[in-house]
Amino acid sequence: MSNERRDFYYHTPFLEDRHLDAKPPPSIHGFDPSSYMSLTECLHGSVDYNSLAKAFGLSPSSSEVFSSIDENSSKPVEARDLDGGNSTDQIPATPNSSVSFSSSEAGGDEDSGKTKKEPQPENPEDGGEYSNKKDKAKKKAEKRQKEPRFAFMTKSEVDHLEDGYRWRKYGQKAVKNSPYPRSYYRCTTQKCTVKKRVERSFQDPSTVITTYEGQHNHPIPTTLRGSASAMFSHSMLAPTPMSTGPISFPHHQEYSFVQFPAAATSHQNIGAYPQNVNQHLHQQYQVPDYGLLQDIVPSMFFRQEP
DNA sequence: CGACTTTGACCGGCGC
DNA sequence: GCGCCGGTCAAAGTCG
Repeated sequence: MSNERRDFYYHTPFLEDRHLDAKPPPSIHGFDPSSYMSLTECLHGSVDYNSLAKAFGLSPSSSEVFSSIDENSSKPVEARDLDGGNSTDQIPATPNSSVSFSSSEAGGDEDSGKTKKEPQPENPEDGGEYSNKKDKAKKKAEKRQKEPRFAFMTKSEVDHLEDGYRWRKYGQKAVKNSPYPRSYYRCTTQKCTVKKRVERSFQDPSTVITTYEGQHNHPIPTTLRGSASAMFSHSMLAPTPMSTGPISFPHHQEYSFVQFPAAATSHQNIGAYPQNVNQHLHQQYQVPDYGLLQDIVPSMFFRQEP
């Protein structure tokens, strides 16, 4: 039980032929502003995942949420665990009309291959073996630590989407049953242990699966001057020359963005949830014009004309 | 020269 | 025990 793991998988449905004035997808219709919260909160564990699902108009136990996952990625996060093993393979997939969440709180099987070969020949007289064991135990304990995980799918030509944070790639692996590799990134900020994995669905090569793990313990760094929200406002309000902001997007997509509540982007509330999770979510959703929501989200709906 | 990417090797977990 | 696999390390390479 300590390894309880809950993965939310955001499978953002794809716009393809949707338009701003088109009716939102059914799940969006179910969007309940009262359950609106930032993904930051989610990653901080202050929001239960059912609520998160609800916020996206999904029944928390809805198989729809996950059905598309297996359909669209070779091996997405273990979304099936969300509903206590609710089977996912029996549900007809509707990959274009569902939002799939995936988020995990337990690193149990994560970080499997670690405890690297540390040559560390130093201090052999300082209880080398002992400290080694100690080290292992320590790392084992660390391994058990819950790491919030958040994954989503994005339709994009670029694998590594800008999210305001700075990442260093530390690995790349071929994905089994997929021609596309999986890339591993780590937040470059010191003492920040947030990682992210990026892979492309081989079943839908236009889909990028991004998995965030951990929580940022720092503001959005450097290059992004000013507050994150300000940055987003600017870059989103003036999307046209792609170079105007630190965030660049592929040109071929339609976008509609929502700026999450200020709390979500204030420096007092910094989570792993990357700023552009919003973007991802909404660059594929046409978010309806909810009056209530607008109260919460003053500036929303940005669209880049093709 | 520092920051970042690439890439082969390594390690631990897991299934057989 | 063995092999496969996912994840990570770290040296070498690249870039600005």
